[in-house]
Amino acid sequence: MLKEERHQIILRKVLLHNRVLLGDLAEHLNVSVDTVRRDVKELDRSGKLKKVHGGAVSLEYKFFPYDEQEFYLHTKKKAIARKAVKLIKNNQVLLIGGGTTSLELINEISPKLKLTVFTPSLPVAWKLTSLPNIEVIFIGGKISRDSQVSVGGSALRFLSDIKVDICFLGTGNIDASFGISEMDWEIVQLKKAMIDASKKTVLLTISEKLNSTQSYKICDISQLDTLVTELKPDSDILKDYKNQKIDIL
Amino acid sequence: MLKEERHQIILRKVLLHNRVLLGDLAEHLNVSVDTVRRDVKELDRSGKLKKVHGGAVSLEYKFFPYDEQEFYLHTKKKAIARKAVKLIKNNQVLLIGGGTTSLELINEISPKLKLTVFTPSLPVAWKLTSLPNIEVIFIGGKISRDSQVSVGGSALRFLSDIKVDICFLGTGNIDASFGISEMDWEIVQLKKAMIDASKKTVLLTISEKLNSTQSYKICDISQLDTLVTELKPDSDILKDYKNQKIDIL
DNA sequence: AATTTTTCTGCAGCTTTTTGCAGTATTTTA
DNA sequence: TAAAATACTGCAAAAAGCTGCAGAAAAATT
Repeated sequence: MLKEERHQIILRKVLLHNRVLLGDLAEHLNVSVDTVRRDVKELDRSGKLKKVHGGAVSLEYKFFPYDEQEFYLHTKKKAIARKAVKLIKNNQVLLIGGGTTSLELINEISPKLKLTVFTPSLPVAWKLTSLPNIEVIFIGGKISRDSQVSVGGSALRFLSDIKVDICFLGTGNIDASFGISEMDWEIVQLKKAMIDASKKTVLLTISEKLNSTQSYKICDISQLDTLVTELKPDSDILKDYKNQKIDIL
Repeated sequence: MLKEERHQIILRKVLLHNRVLLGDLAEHLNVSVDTVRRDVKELDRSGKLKKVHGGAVSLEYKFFPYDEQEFYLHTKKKAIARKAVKLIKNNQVLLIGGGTTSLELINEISPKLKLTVFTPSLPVAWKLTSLPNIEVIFIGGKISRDSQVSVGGSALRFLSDIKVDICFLGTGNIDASFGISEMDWEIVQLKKAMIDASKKTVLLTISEKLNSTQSYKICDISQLDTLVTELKPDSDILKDYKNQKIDIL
């Protein structure tokens, strides 16, 4: 295998999956980790990707078009994802919603974990296919253009037939007394169904969305099991939620 | 063997496979590795290819997000897409399969067209969401990792409930007598169901796949309505298909 | 047709690049 | 802070590249 060839394959993988591990590459290319390390180093020097400890990441961190401010919020979402991923155990069945925070969560999932994941989100499903040990099941339906998520009766019916271990819900608006809410009616229906379809529900939300409400209510705080934000669990901002029977990470 | 002759052969091989090894070339051309090395050096100097340690790579060897290696087929696929898109009329309901040719088809769809499109393919669905007047309905199910397409019972059941105007099937293998076939059993089941779910079926295929067969049969030529290749309809290569009751574009 | 000139080809010896490994240092994670 | 994972360094073997040369092949000339 030519070095040039390896470089192309590495670049493609990085662009496609945003993140690659040297070990995985070495296995896939049938060369030693050292060789891959050297390859990645070269590609880094020529500015084609960014080398990080243990692997490499894409420079343009977005295959799917997301809004500008995503960049700004990126570190917060990463922090949330780091905490949330620890809730996932081997061989579990998950349900993952849409949103950039969910995508970040997938970035944090170890390639070694064996999981079954249901999702109605196109970007999430896409990203999951890069992980080798995950069975991805897409919940079909009418695709909502702005959120890239399946909505509508078909998706709801599908959800009514499953019961997964954990559901991770991406950012909505949350208020200590009103509960969680959204502005899109269809998405609200979907999230309701997702919560019903899981034994445990984990809400991933950046602190900006705390103490805010939207037109349509999804559920009460009491129906959630865990709340993950980028803040420390003992932060003042979270005090209204601590009295309620919900785990805060 | 003349030097000029070798150069042509080398160039063709590079274009076809994107990369070549000097050793392979030497063996194939029955000359020493040194000679081939000198040939490649010349071709490199005149800018026809890129010489690398151990061989040479095509200049257009670039990243293409969905397909593994066949970037050079891009123009052919575009030609197919141009012809196929003319079959689509306003307000129709379509079913589009996976594959790069299908993606190319979507590129050709006018933003003005108002359509409803069913698809089991993640990349296709994603690309469709960028078109403003198209309602996208994703056929959910277990996502097959290599093809990024929903397969399995859930997808088949979904398909059994619909009847669309036209189904566009991406490249499979096609043979005038054996019909169309695939190597992945799950994909075969899916394509069968897709054909059953549509009033008309259009097969998009590059000429390379003509007169080739795979393990599992999908259907006879007679079950298809239209065959679109990059060739002219009166091409000799298509003569075996002309007797059959199928439109050739 | 014979001869001279030029180009091409394969070979041998030598240089450079690539690659995997072992040992050591550094970073990450719990 | 200790254990585990990852990174770096130098080294040696293998592979590939380069150079000069002599004979072969092709082209040009007489």
